[in-house]
Amino acid sequence: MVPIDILSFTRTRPVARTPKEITDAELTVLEALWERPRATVRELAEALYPDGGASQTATVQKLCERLEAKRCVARDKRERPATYRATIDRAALIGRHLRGVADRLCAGSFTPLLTHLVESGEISDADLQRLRERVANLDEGGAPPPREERE
Amino acid sequence: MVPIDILSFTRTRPVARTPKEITDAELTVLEALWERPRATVRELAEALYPDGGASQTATVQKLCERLEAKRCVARDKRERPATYRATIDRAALIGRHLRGVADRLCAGSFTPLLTHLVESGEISDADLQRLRERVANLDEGGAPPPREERE
DNA sequence: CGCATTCAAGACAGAATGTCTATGGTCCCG
DNA sequence: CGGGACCATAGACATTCTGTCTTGAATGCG
Repeated sequence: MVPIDILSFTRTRPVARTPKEITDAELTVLEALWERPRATVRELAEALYPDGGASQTATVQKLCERLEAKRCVARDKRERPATYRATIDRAALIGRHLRGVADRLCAGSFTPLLTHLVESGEISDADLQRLRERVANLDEGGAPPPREERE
Repeated sequence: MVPIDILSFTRTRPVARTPKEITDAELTVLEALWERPRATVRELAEALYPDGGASQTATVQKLCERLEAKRCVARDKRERPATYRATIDRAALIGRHLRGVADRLCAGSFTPLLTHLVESGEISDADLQRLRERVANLDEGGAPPPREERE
């Protein structure tokens, strides 16, 4: 609640609520959008709630609104009915989450995440092989590719 | 994802609330615990709320309880006052979050995360070098190191 | 115009979060 | 032994978040 002491104005509390990532229901909608270039709310609702009615459609509408606020989808109002399309793909969403973890736990650095993954023992030999090639390529390239979107 | 079932069970909603990771306030407490082998609630409260009083202490107490429920800390009741110690270190917590992201977005696979990190352009040359060595070692070893805790 | 569809706004219940109060237990010291 | 200091447990509380739904206005069409 952050009570504010008028005189001493301390503000030393752990209080910190971070913005909030994408929620489960939102992700479901987003995934449906990833499967098509664009879609109307109705189409999405029919896909997600096979035998849903008007209220389910409204639910999807609301989720789309919230996704738009989070810049995960864009709406084309010129179409009738309006269509939505994803503005972030799975890889970028992964990146967003990864950044969240890094910011929260590693002072923003990706390196500890990388270390953990490599040592997790959950990367297959084939993937390790690919990784090795990729790392090798990056090495000679020198300048890494530019960063993607990011908000 | 959840909805879409052929036999039209009632359960068709995106509804899916995942358990919930550690929260911000909890993380603050946990980080304070990481800085010492163990600590009493009072010590933690004094560290986190430099000029807090009894209610702040109670807040920390509650956060410790919730952390204990999430198996992030353990309490030694024999000590008077009881002491808490972290049962998960930063690396393990990172792992837990990483697993969460993988489960949510990559059907549980770590590989896409790894790919993203390597291609993010945010890994320093030095770290890349280390990575390359580590990858090389893992390769010849064959059997990966044992997995860490994981509940 | 009448109607169906679409959209916007908000209501709502239940859970999560950070915080606090109240109450009762323990222990020490005079 | 009694009082007080400290500690612990329970629960209350205000907010916010989440998934859902209702309502009523806007829009387009035959």
